[in-house]
Amino acid sequence: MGGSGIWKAVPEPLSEDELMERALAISGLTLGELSDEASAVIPSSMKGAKGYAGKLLELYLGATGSSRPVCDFEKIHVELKSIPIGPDLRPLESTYVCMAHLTGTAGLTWEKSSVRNKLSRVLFFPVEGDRAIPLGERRLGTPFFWSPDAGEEKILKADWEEHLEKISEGRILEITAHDGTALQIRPKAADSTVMIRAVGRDGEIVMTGPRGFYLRRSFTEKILKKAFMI
DNA sequence: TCCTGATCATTG
DNA sequence: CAATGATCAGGA
Repeated sequence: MGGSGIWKAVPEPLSEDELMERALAISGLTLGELSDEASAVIPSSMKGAKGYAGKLLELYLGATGSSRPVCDFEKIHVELKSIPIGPDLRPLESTYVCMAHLTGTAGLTWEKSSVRNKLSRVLFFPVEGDRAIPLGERRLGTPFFWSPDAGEEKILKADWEEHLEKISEGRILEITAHDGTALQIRPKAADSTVMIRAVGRDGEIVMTGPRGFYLRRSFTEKILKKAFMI
């Protein structure tokens, strides 16, 4: 990331209005221009710079969550998600939500889940993600707040409950990215050698790769369409 | 073309 | 190590 460190002083926003004001102020800038404001060095490409746009936005907007499993803006309970979009304004990638616990899931409900907690209030920040555009030339789109409406929450809850049932019954190895209408479970690790504990078919502990919850591209595409009425 | 499974960088 | 920020790349 580089940089002079001046952004370390950016205070956490205390209201959604304050956060939106800051976000709108940088809408339309390129990642390079935003980077310049902190004397940061923009990577020459996204290669080896996955997550760069997200981290840059976190810094500029005063996010506090860091790498802890909490919302980016704790005081106002808002999660920040940068979302790469193509020329047609469609998302180019799925959206990571959080890790999936593979043990100790008994008694966990949707209402108390990390997925619902994180998705209850999101500031989506579209960013040009076309790989043909150099990272520093990609423009920030128009940010918008989102909370799942009744229909969206129903779908998310159903997906989550289906996944959790399999996990708690020791059927984690049966879950693939094909499962889930809007919310899927996929590997989330540095590489496929990383192993964590999970519950096996007979309740025993088995080792498998870490998994994360992701929002399907088709789901976030609908969110974007609604937000921009397109 | 699209999606799934794999992977990259960083931090507490 | 486990969580964050995600995107990459090959096969369906």
